[in-house]
Amino acid sequence: MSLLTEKLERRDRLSEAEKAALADLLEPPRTVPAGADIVSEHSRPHHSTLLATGFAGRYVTLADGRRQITQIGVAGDFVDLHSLLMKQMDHGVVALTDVTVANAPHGKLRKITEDHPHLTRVLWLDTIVDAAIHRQWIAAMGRRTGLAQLAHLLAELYLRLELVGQARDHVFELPLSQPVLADSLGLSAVHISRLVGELRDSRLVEWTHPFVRITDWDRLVAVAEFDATYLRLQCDPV
Amino acid sequence: MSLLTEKLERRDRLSEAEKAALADLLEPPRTVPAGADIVSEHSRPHHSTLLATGFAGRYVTLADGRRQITQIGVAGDFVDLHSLLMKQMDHGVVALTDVTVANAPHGKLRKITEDHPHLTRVLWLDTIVDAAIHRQWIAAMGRRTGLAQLAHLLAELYLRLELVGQARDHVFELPLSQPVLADSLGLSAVHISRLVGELRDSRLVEWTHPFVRITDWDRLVAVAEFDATYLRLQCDPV
DNA sequence: CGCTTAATTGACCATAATCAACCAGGGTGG
DNA sequence: CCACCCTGGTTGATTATGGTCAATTAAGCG
Repeated sequence: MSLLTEKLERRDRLSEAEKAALADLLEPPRTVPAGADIVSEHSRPHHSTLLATGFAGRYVTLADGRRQITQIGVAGDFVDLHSLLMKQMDHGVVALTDVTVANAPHGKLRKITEDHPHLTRVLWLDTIVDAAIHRQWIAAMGRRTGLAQLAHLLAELYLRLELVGQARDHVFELPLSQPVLADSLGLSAVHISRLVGELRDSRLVEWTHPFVRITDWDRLVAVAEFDATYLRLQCDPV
Repeated sequence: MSLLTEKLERRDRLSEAEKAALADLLEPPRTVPAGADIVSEHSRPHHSTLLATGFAGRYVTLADGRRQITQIGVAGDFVDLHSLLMKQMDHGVVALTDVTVANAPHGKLRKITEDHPHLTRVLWLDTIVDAAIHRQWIAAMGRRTGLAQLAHLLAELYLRLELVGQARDHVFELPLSQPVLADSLGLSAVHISRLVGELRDSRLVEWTHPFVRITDWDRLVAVAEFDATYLRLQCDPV
């Protein structure tokens, strides 16, 4: 079963016809090297892009060249499903590691919205979870300390990676540099370094790049005030 | 024509059948007083709620009781359209002023997704614009100064209010207190007061509560690094 | 008319940014 | 093979944006 089908089925059961539509959706995978754009800012794509392996980052560039990463994409994520309806990208998507991606032509996606209402809702839900993730980032950036913010990001990434079989037993590979984490949390790279040290010192995580082991999940969740509801991990008919 | 139809038609033309489905969607309006929840955190609504008049705020509550507002809803916004598919709310929605709202039962919304693929896409687009707004807030909170953040919020609200006829000639009514703005921007109320003073002193806005006049739109946009692409204001077939 | 919330201002404090130096590792070219 | 360079990680010193505390005034409301 494909990665995409597997992931969507974690949210709701799919029929055979729906699985067939998904199987027919994707073009052959291609690779994008770390640092290159998967989707450019302000572009008008004619396909959406599924991230098959690696990590991607949605980002917006500021006038002075600095950037803010607004979400981290992991395997199984559509990085720009919304471009089907937004038409023009409001942000870019960059490969944070070497990645493989597969195009889903907008024509086929649109056909799904015409022929498969239930599958359409499942895809819609995917963009809704993106928005929920954004809201948690806003709450963390606005009202939590840097330490809680970093702890929250680790908890989020662990659960999202676990969902697609990329993490287990509170251990996962996180091949992201501290400058990338800084752009994600809206902090400086120097401060990220200090925060990682703090997490290590307080025995919440073991972090031997690129591997992270969450040694005390409960305390990490407490520090982050993490509540997984927003990831919509449970299976519920839509 | 109803407020909802009018607003959605700014994004794409609707057929008569679609307008009829929308006309049949909403229950009679009800009022909610300022300060009361329109939708509670973690609830499982059986209808989505359209904001007909007034201002609403999506918020998440932190362990110590403080809150972060993650989006400000204006007339014409579905404040919890995503509850159709999320099932459980990942946040609450509070009335920031006295408001009137109308329920859209999930049964009827679901029927729209079965019978009206195009209208479904238009509604989907509405949740996608919400996500885009979230991303701009993240960028502002992470990488912009408080002044730019406040300027950005004013520009966003002005354009969104203009879209539904609630603002014109760079003047609009903003009946939100500084503590509410503080919870929205992730700053303290004291700091908001100083920032408002700064905006006034630099002759960017005249702000005689509750009315805001943007006296120099171009400079405000420059200070905020505001780019309206993300609001998807242009009409484009989906 | 007194209670509560909002707005403003001043003094002081803290979280995180910036600047700077240094070290480690990986890739490249001589 | 090794020197070099670039990026990333770490640590220290200093600075700054914005928070907290506190006091005062103004404004809405029973």
